Amino acid sequence: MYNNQIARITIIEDDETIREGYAYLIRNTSAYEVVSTYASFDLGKSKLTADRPDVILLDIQLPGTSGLEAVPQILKLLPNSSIIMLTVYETEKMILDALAAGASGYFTKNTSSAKIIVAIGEVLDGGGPLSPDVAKTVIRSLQKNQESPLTKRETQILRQLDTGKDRSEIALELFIDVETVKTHVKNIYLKLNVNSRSEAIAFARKNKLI
Amino acid sequence: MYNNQIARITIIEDDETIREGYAYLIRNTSAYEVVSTYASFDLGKSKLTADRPDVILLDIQLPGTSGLEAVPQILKLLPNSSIIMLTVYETEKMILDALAAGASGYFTKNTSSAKIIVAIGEVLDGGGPLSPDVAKTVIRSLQKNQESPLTKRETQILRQLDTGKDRSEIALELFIDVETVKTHVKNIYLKLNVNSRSEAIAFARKNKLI
DNA sequence: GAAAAATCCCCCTTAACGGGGTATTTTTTA
DNA sequence: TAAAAAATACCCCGTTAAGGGGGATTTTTC
Repeated sequence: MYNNQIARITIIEDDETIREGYAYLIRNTSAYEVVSTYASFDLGKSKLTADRPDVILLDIQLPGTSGLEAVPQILKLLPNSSIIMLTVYETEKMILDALAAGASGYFTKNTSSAKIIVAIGEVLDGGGPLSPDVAKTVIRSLQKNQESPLTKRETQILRQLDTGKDRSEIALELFIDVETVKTHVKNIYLKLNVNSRSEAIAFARKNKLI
Repeated sequence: MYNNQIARITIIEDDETIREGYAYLIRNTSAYEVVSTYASFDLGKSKLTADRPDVILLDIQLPGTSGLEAVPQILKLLPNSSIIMLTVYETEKMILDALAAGASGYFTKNTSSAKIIVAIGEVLDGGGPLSPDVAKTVIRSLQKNQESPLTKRETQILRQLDTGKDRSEIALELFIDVETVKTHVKNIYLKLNVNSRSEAIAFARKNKLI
């Protein structure tokens, strides 16, 4: 794993007990070493480049710059490092935002120590560890509504509307007449109880019809 | 876990060796029992309701109805069951499609037996297990491009364009003048080298600017 | 203090949008 | 196999948003 080198870990977490807990845990693992711990991103910022961590355990709710805001900044400083978010929050938005920002993994703090150690190994191996509950949230965010009121064709057309295409573009794409597209769109509006593209798209996304 | 009941597992996999391998593996785990195994969805379809599996291990590449097409059908028959996809394919599209269709977990076939057993436990506990490589793919699909050519405001406006809103709606949303929106949109088009909303949206999605 | 970003204004033409109504052919399903 | 649902296509209409052109000012940021 990872070139036989001992992997360098940095921990950024404001709660001292938790921070030292993780540090202790990792120090007891021969494959990893803790190169630094910080109580906030702002405190560690200028030293991170010198620390050269391979993996950063990052808390989301930090004083000053939040963990979420820190992610892109860290990646700019250390493009080859991986970030694992560790937090008590597990709202869908928080999780998706963290991953969108560039975090490699996401664990809730109730995750057992052993799993954190495994997770560090997984990111070093190029994987993207997610705790089962987090993964569940991510998966749910991807899942489509099974009970759409729309027909297959209508769903297809709605998807095209969602890409910003106009009627004629959709017609070309689906090998049908522009008028047919128009009829479908009208029926979509009727079924979704809306009367514009933007409303239809907003409704469709909210209800995961597309 | 799961009410102290022995969890009922069904395996749908066309390769007999693999199928029996999993069956053997699970039969050796006291918490689970294999209630049925099928070489294809079409063969098992009519019996699934009687089998009442809690978890279905489902291969993607099946003869006849594919595993992907089978997911929504299975969920219709057994709304309380969970599906774990097991496959050699790990393309982003395949994974996202399977999860979108309603699968609870996704593992590549190189996953160790022990992890499959753990994964079954996780779905029974309401989690969504993903193997690290699959999770990585999912995470990557969520990640945004860190080097967008657009400014913050432009990105914000592009996101609004993506929802199908028109200029005046965006203006209202962002508390700025319609004309300002127009200017931003013009600059976005210039930077992305496009000249319509649909092109801008398509480009932005492809390059994960939004 | 210079550069970049964000704000706002006017003119113009084209064509896309959405609402109205009607009708035929496939496909599905009961 | 008959009825229902889905997919296809056409016409008329008025409104208005889109995109291209050009110019200008004020904030932010570095």
